[in-house]
Amino acid sequence: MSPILNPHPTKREQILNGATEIFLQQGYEGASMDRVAAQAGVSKNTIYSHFQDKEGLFKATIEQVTEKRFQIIFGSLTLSNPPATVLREIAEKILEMVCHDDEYIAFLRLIVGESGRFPELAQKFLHCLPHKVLNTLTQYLAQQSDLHLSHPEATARIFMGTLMGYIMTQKVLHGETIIPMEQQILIDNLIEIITA
Amino acid sequence: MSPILNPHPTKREQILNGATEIFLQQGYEGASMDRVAAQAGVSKNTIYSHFQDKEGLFKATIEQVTEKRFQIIFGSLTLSNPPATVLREIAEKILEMVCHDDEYIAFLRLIVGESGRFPELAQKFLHCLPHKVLNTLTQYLAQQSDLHLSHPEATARIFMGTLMGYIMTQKVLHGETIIPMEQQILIDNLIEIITA
DNA sequence: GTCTATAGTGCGATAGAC
DNA sequence: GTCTATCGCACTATAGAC
Repeated sequence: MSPILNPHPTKREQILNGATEIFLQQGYEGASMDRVAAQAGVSKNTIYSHFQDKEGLFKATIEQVTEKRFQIIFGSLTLSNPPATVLREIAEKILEMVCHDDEYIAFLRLIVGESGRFPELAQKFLHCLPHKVLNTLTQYLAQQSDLHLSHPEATARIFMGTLMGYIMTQKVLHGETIIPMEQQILIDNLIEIITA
Repeated sequence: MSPILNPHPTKREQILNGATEIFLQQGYEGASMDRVAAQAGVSKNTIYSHFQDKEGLFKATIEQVTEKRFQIIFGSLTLSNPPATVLREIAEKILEMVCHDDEYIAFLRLIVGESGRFPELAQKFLHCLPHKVLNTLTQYLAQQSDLHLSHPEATARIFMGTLMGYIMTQKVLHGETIIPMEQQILIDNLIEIITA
């Protein structure tokens, strides 16, 4: 029976929740189906009745996490304030969302680590998060004629790249003691450089 | 016997070369000692006589790759040119070095993917590459009084972060069709924004 | 060579829906 | 009663660390 038509969505979600936990902790190769079953509180048979194989479960799990968590970021932003305010709000929101969220950090490690084996998942992630953020940001920047940006799209990439680099080095790669940097100072400078 | 005092450096290198290939292709969990032995052209016994276990071999492999490839970047740069020239040279050199080098991309996936399990390796990488680049760049920027930078260190992070973000999205995460961006346009804008 | 772990399967039993 | 989802468990075959 197709998982999509499955009359027991609860079981499927239960499996995906357990799988999320295990995959984020152990990675794809490191996770065993027995552990997933135990974590989800279901039998292995049940897993295989909902998903074709380990790869299918992994893809479904990552897709679900990607969609669930990362589609709404700009919901509560007020894009009618002056650029410096809006940009600061966005930067702080993104860093806030990511930096204190170990599960998100683990998710980044997994997506990057498995991007060789599962390119489609990496692309799905890009589409659900960076692509949307970049689009919104580019549009907003293009409207701010005061800034005299010669290429709003490139500016948006600089903005996002700076945040992404910060998250990668400080959090994902454990760089806080090796290359320390105050978040506020970075954001201040980033905005100053863009709006100058 | 300590690997450092090992009287067979050639065998050791041979093993590390094979291990590099396999680990970069398959990841830590995905790589088997059999495959490493086959790739290196040695017996499994030989591996275990040079390295304590799989973890030890992995750490030695990654440390070697990190040190070998990433200590010299600024060797041939002329830091006495105007900032716009120097910065362009650095950006192009870094992107050149990384973007056409599948092994480097695979290395990034591995370092990030295993940074949860092996934090020390991630930190070693940070220390060997980003830390050194940031230091050199910060020093250089601090000397350019014409730029009136309020915080050269933060500016260096913006510079590096932009490049890192570009590499991550375009190459590592296969984003070239999803969020396309011309390398030259990004670099032009980055330099314009910093030197404006 | 040895021992353990793992992906995936087969089957009988159970419990609930109708 | 029948049907279906699930469980629990034994089982195979394979692979991998050492």
